[in-house]
Amino acid sequence: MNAIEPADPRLLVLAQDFREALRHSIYLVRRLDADGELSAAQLSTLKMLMDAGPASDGGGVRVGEIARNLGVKVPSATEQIIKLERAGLARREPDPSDSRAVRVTLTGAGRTAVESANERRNAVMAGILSSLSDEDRAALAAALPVIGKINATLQA
Amino acid sequence: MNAIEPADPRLLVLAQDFREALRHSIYLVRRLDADGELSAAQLSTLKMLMDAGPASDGGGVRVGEIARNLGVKVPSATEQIIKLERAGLARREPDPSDSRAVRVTLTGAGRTAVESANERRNAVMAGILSSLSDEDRAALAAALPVIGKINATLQA
DNA sequence: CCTAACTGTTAGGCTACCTAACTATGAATG
DNA sequence: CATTCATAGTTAGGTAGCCTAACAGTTAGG
Repeated sequence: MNAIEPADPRLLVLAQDFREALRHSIYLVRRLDADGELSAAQLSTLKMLMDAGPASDGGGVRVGEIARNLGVKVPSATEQIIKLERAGLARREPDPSDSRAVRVTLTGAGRTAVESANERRNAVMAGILSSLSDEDRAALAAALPVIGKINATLQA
Repeated sequence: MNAIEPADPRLLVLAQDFREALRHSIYLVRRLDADGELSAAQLSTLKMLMDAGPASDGGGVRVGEIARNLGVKVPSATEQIIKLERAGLARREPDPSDSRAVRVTLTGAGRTAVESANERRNAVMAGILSSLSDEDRAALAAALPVIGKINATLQA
């Protein structure tokens, strides 16, 4: 799909620069995550569950779906879920329509945990962004949909 | 330094969107790294050593400096260096001017390893970027310096 | 039915981090 | 200078998150 062709030099430069930016951004992400009581993986998982709605709405998310969404294998998802369950943030219930499956949902504690962790991280990030010029912020904002597109491509 | 203040709502939205973009980008980075024979941490370390120049130029990088540059603690840097050394990609030599210190340098094999790993990853990334429109690529390119600024802030 | 496909869990292993404790050297000071 | 304090790295031991392989239970199709 993408390979052996020579490739436009300008594209390669952009690729390199983007890679570099992402590489450095890892530290930013680490900083944000270090701050909280929830790890990045756990927060991501909980956020998914939040978006999926409550069990009473036929909500909840299956383990395989969580794994796909997080970009990890099923056993890794299971592991996260077990931790969240032990922490009282998520719950596993049998799926009424398929007894092989498990539906994972947020508990009340899980919901508040997501919300507060999110707020805190957003505040830290906002603090960092506040030192930028309006121009810079505009440039960043303009690029986010593009990065979103790139990431969406990956999932396919 | 940044904290309790209410914070501009638009800033918070940008913060949230940027966080989200970075979060998803993790999978992109994973994909890129999975591809290679060098782990992300190892490649980062080697790249640093490459930039620092050869030992003959009084080059080489001290362990503490590597750690600071990678955003990790010293023992983690030591660990990486030991692995690189075992793989024949880096070398540890005593620092002539301070015998507590160690200067780490690239070997020839290390140099070629960095170059080929970099090329491969760039090619994969270029493949991904090639599906974007010129406009999108321009937006992405415009944001990279801003992201660089953000990351630079962090290091301070 | 009975086999094949699918959903999760368990077991075992790896990498990359961390903190705490230690060794050795260097620098400062009375 | 001798002592003390600071700095540079290493070692030891632990955690989180990911992986593959092997397994158990359920469903669906021939």
